[in-house]
Amino acid sequence: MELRAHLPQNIVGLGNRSRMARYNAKESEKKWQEAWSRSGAFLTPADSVRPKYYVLEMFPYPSGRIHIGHVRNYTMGDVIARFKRAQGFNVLHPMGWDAFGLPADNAAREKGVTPHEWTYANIAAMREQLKLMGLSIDWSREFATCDPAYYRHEQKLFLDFHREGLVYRSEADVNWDPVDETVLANEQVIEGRGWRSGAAVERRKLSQWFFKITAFSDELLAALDGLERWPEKVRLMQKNWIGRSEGLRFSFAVSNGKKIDVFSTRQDTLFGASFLALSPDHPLTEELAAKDPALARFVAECRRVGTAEEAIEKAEKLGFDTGLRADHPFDAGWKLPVYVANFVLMAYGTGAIFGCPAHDQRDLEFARKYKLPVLPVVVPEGADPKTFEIGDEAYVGPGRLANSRFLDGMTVEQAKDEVAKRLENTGAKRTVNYRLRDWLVSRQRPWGCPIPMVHCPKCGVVPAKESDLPIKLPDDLSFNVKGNPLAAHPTWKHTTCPKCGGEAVRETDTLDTFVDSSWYFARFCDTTAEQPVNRAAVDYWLPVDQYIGGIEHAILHLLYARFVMRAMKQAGYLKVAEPFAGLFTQGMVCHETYKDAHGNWLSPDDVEKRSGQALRKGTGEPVAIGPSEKMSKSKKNVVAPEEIIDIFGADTIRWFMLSDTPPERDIEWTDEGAEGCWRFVQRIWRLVSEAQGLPPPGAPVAAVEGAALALRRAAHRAVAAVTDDLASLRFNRAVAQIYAFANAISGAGPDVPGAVRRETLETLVLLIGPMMPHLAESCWESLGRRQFVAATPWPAADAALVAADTLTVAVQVNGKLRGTITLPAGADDAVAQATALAHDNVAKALAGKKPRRVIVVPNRIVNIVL
RNA sequence: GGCCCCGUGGCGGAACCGGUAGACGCAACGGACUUAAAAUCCGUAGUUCCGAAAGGGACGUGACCGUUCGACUCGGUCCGGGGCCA
Repeated sequence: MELRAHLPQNIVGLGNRSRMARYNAKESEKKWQEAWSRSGAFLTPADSVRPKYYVLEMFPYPSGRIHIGHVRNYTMGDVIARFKRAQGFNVLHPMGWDAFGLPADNAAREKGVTPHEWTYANIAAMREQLKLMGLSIDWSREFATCDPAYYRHEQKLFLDFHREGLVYRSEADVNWDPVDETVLANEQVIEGRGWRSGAAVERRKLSQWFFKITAFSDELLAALDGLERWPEKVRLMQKNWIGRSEGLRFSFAVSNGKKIDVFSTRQDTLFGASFLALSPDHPLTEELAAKDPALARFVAECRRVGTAEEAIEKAEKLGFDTGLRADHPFDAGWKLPVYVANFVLMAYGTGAIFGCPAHDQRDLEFARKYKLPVLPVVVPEGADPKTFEIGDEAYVGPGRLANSRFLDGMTVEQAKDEVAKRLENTGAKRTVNYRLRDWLVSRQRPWGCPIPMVHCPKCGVVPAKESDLPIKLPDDLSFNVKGNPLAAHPTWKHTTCPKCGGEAVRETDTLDTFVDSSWYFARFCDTTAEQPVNRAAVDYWLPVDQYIGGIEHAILHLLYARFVMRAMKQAGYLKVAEPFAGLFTQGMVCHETYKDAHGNWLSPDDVEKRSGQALRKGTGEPVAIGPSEKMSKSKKNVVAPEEIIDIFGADTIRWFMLSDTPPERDIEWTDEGAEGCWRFVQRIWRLVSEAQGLPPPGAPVAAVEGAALALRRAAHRAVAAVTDDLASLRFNRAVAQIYAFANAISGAGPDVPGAVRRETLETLVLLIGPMMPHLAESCWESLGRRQFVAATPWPAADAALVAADTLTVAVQVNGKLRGTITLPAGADDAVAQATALAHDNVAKALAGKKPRRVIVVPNRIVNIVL
C-alpha cells in the first residue's frame, strides 16, 4: 500500500516537538478494547426493565479475512448499537459465523485439510481482525453454524417441520449445478446460472427434500405491507418473486376422450384461443411420448435447458403437434390443436395452457412460428376492432372485448368474470396461483447440516430419533471421491431404523446453508438454550429491530428467514412471524481500477499518483485509471482493512465508512479521503488535549451571552441534529454536523468561559462516541472523566438553545434574492415587511413604486411582488 | 417492453413541509510559521460579465414545458445512468 509511503513521517513515530501531542491510535485502541473487554461493557444482561433494541448485521462467511465491505457493514451496526445503548436501551449486538458451505469443501479437496480445521482456523483469524475494529459486540454469544451445538437444533427444527407437514421428499425436475455437483433452489439460479459457481444449470429429475414455503405464499406476500422499515425496493422484489395471480382453472375435452386442465389469468381472451400447449413434463405428454419416439426425442431436447424461467424465456419457442384436438369450452365444434411446447412450465399452474397469441407475447411468437391464427379479441378504447391488427407485439393493455360473441363490448375485468361464471357450472374454479415454488433444501455436499432422516428398506423414509441428535458429521471424510464424500464414507451412513430396529442407512444429503442462516438471529437470543430457542428470550428480543446487510440478499436469505420464522411459530417456538422489523441495505465499497499499457490489471499497491498522473511504481510506466468499481480480486482493486487499521487505526476507517456518501449508496475508497479522516482524528485530539483552564468535571455552566452563547447554541444544535441523523441512519449527515461543530469550537475566541468550553468539548466527545469509540474514550479520560463514554448517557439538546434568537431572513423581489435582513425569532409579519422594504436594494428596485403584494413567510423569507 | 430509483461545482455530497442552492469533506490555489520540508494555522474558490478596487449585474441543480409570489423539491414530455420484472 502506497499510503504509508507518503504519509507524514511523524505518523510512524519520527515526529518533532509536537510528537507528544499526537494521538497514538494503535496504543489507544488496544487499551480501550482491553478495558471494555475486562469490564464486560458489551455483555447483554439477561433481562432488564429498559426497552430492548436488537441490532444485527448479516453474519459473515468465514473466508479467512475480513473484507472492506464487512467493515462498512459492521461499522454501521456498531454505531447504532452504541447510540441506542447511550440512549438507554438494553442492546443486543451479537456476532457469529455462517460457517457451512462449499469453500471449506473445496479447500479440503485442494489443500488436504479437513473442512473443520480450515473453517475454525479462518474463524479465529477473522475474529481477531474484527476485534481490531472495536465493535461493541457481546462476544459471549458467538457461535458458528457448523458447531454441533448449533446444528443439532437445526436438525430438531427439521424434525418439527416434518411433523408439521412443512417438509416433504419428492421427485422433481431440479436445477443441477454441474460445477458444484449439487442441486440448487430456484432462488439460487440467477439468469440460468448457479449463484456461486456461475455454471449453466442443468435440469435433472431427482428425489429431493423440500420445505413447503408455498404454504405461506399468501401470508409472506400480505405481510410485506407491514414491513414499513424495509426498503420499498426489497419489498417489491419479494412481491414479484412470490408472484400472486388470480385466474381460472378449467378443462378442455380432448379427442382421445381425456380432459386437459388449464390455468389462465386471461380467460377473457378465450375466443382468441388458437392452440393448447402441454409442458414437456405433463403426464399426458409422457403418456404420448411412450408411444411416439419423435415426441420422446422432442421432450429430451426440451429438458436440456434448465428449469429456470429466464432460460426458458430466452430460448426459442418450440412445439410438437401431438395430433390431438381439443374442443373449445364454449363451442364443441371449434377444434384446437394440442401441442407440447418448451415454454410451458409443469410447475406453474396445471402444466398446460391455452394459447391466445394476440394477447400474450410467448403465445404470439409460438403462433407465428407454427402459422397459427392470431385473432385480436381485446382492442384498446377508441380503436376499431375491424382494423385493429397485431404485429410483432401482443396487445396486453386494457380495452374492450371484440370478436368474442357474448363478451363483445365488455371490459377485460367484466369478461373475465363472465367467463368464470359460465364455466363454473362445468367444474371451472377461480384460483389464485403463485410463482413461488417450494424450497429445495437438500444438497449433495459433505460440509453442511446432515438431514436427520433414515432410509429403511422395510419402513421407508423415517425421521431420526430426537435422542440421537446431533447426527454429527464424521471428521475423517475422504475428498478424493466422485460425488458426495459423505455418501462415500465407509461407515457413517450405516445405522438402524428408528422404527423397526433393522439395518438402515442415513440420509447423506445435507441442508442448504441458507437454512443455517434462516434462524441464527433467534438462537442469538439465548445461545445456551436446551431447545433450539429459549421461549422467553425470543419473545423478549425478537424481532430484530435493525438488520443491516447487502441488497444481494433481497430475495434469498430474507425470504427464507421469513418462512422459517413462520414455520417455527407454527411449531410453537415463538410468537412473532417477521424476523426483521427494520432492514437496511448498505451499498458496496468501490475503488478505482488500474491497467498498464498491456491491459493488465494493477493493484493500488503498484500504482503511485503524481499531480493527477498515475504511474507504475518502480518503472514509472504510465497507468490508465479506470472507473471506480466494486472491489474484486479479478480487477485487483482491493484494499485490505487490516493494513488500513494498522496504519491509521480503526477509528479512521470507521469514520471514513460513515462520511460523505449516504450509507445505501456505493462508496468509493480513496487514500486521500482516509488521510482526511485521520487528520480529523488528530484535530479532535488536539482540541481536547490542548484545552487549558477547564474547570473540573461537572462544573455548572452559568448563563452566558455573546460568543459563549453562540458556542453553546452550536453545541445544542449539533446534539439535536446528530441525534436525528443517527436515528434515521443518515450517518453522512451526522458526520457533516460534527465537522461543522468542531469548526465552531476551533473558531471560538479565547474569552469563552472554561465551563462553556468544557461543556462543548464533552458534547463533541459524546457525539463522536458511537462512530470513533476509542478516540472518544481517550478524550473523555483526558477531560478527567472516569466512566466509559460507552457507559455515559447520550447528551440532551436544550430546545431553548437549539432555537435561534435572531434569524437571517432572505428578501426577494419578484422571487429573486435581493438581500438579507436580520430579525428576532418570531418577529411579526408587519415588522418583517417593514424591515424588508427598508433594505437598500429593495428600495432601489422599487424606485418609489408601491409593491403589488408582499409575501411574508415567518422566519424564512419576504418576497415583494411588483 | 413494463415498473422503480437516480441525474446538483473538479469529486463525494448537503439543502427536512416548495422559501438565501452548493453546508461538510476531498482535491486545488494563495499566504503565515520553518534553514527546508512535513504537520499546523489563516485565506480563496459554481460559471460569466462590468469595475483599478470596493462592489454590483446576469446565468446556474440533465433538457424542454407547466403549476406557483417563489421550483433541486410538485406535474407533464424527453434524454442519460442503474435496478427489478418480463
